[in-house]
Amino acid sequence: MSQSLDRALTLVGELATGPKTLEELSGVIEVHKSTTMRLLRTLESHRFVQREGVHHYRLGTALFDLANRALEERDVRRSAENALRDLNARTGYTVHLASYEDGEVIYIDKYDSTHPMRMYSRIGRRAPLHCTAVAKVLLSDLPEPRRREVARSIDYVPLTANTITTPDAYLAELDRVRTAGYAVDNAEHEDFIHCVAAPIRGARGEVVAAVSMSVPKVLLDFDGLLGHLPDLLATARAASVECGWTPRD
Amino acid sequence: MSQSLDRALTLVGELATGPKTLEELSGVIEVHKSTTMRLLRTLESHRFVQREGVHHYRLGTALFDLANRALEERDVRRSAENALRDLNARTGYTVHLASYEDGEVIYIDKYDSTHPMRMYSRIGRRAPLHCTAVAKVLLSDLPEPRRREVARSIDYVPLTANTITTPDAYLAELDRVRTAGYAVDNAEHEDFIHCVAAPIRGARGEVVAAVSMSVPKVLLDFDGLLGHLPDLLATARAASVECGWTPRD
DNA sequence: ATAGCCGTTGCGTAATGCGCAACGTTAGGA
DNA sequence: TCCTAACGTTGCGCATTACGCAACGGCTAT
Repeated sequence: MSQSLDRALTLVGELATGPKTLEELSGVIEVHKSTTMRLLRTLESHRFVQREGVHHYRLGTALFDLANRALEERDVRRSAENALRDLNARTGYTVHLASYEDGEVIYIDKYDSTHPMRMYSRIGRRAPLHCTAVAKVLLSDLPEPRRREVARSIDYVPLTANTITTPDAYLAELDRVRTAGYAVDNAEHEDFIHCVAAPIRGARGEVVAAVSMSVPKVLLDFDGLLGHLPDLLATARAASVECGWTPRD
Repeated sequence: MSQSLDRALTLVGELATGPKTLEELSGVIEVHKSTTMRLLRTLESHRFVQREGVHHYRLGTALFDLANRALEERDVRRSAENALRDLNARTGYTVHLASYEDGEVIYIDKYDSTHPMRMYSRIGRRAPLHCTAVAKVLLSDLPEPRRREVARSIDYVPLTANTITTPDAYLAELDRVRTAGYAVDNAEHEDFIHCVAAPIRGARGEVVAAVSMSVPKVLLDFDGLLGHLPDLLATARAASVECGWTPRD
């Protein structure tokens, strides 16, 4: 492992929380400010960070560039785009696209609610595994042993009264999701929001991504949310077709 | 400058063009593969890159996360600052930055004319909707029904001989602005001043602010003002890039 | 005018990251 | 089934590289 690189990447991560001064950053990686400056200079030359005023550094524009190019590489996103936008336009609710990579569930696309009340989320963010509908959908497709393994390794932080808090309950939930063909998050992540999610499948029937709809409870009760299931499933189906999946009757 | 960091960032840039193997990457930075591997390992531990299969590396999910967080951090004012200051320095004319918030057009930044004759304005001031170039730019991006609504609600106080005084004329003007990509105020607000304005766009192409240049007629006739259009558009473009907008084609 | 706070620079040192070469591991063909 | 080749991986010893130090410089505020 490269020490200076490690430090530099830590700096970048730190700058994601907002602009910082040279000395603040030195404190974070615990080195002399001259060392920090050398790292920042190199980062700056690659446009990973840029100066803001005289005393502050912030993230640079190379990141937008890289992130966009990386996102285009993942073609689920492009393939699902139309179906997701339509769903968002029809219902007006927040629509998310997530995928499972390297043991993590990541939001790779998002269509904001047109209602005044929005939920906070962000592309690139990691979704907690035990209390989101998208994670349930994505994990339910893993082979049995791997599922057990993951279920055991989760830190079941209880976020609401409904949060699942044991591996056994979680595994049972995954089984339910697998057979039902969709997952819910009944206010398990945040008290005032519930979600439904469905799998998007690829050419070999494997789950390549999950699409979810998130709705504030004040706008729609749980039954109302489930009422949108046919629409969600149709959306997931359309997106799956775009990903090379062929429906078998 | 840090050598290893420099190499690592070069690797990241290279990976933006698509997944690569260890040896391909070694070729790019011209070092031994063991060296490349150490760098990749560190990048991987920060989720900047991830493995794809056994033989390939690609960009990791941290980049999405960082890029989106960076975008949230950025406010238009800071992002546009450099481009606007440059424009002001080059031309010597008054440059304004305005945004549309809560049904009002507000000046959020200003670079004063270096010429002895200045126009009066102030950051935080509301711009009249029917007779300023910035308002035309900002309103032209609203969805059709909303535009009609706003156009109807305006009080068309005639301030000069050129002031637009009817909703229909105003809506037609917005259409012109929308297709032209810039707006003018040909002495519609004050008899002795005319302006040009252009949109600053965000990551999704939406108009997040407007930049304008205001010039006393005694210093420059209308054709002379339009002669500055390329410069203004380039400024708006540069500011847009800082706001996360990516030029297409 | 002065003090204090940051960022900046040059330098000598040793820790760090480098290349090398030997070792695994996987895949494909005889 | 075994052999070979191609690629990733590991340990090691050397010197390049990045580190901390301390002095300098610019800015601001009092």
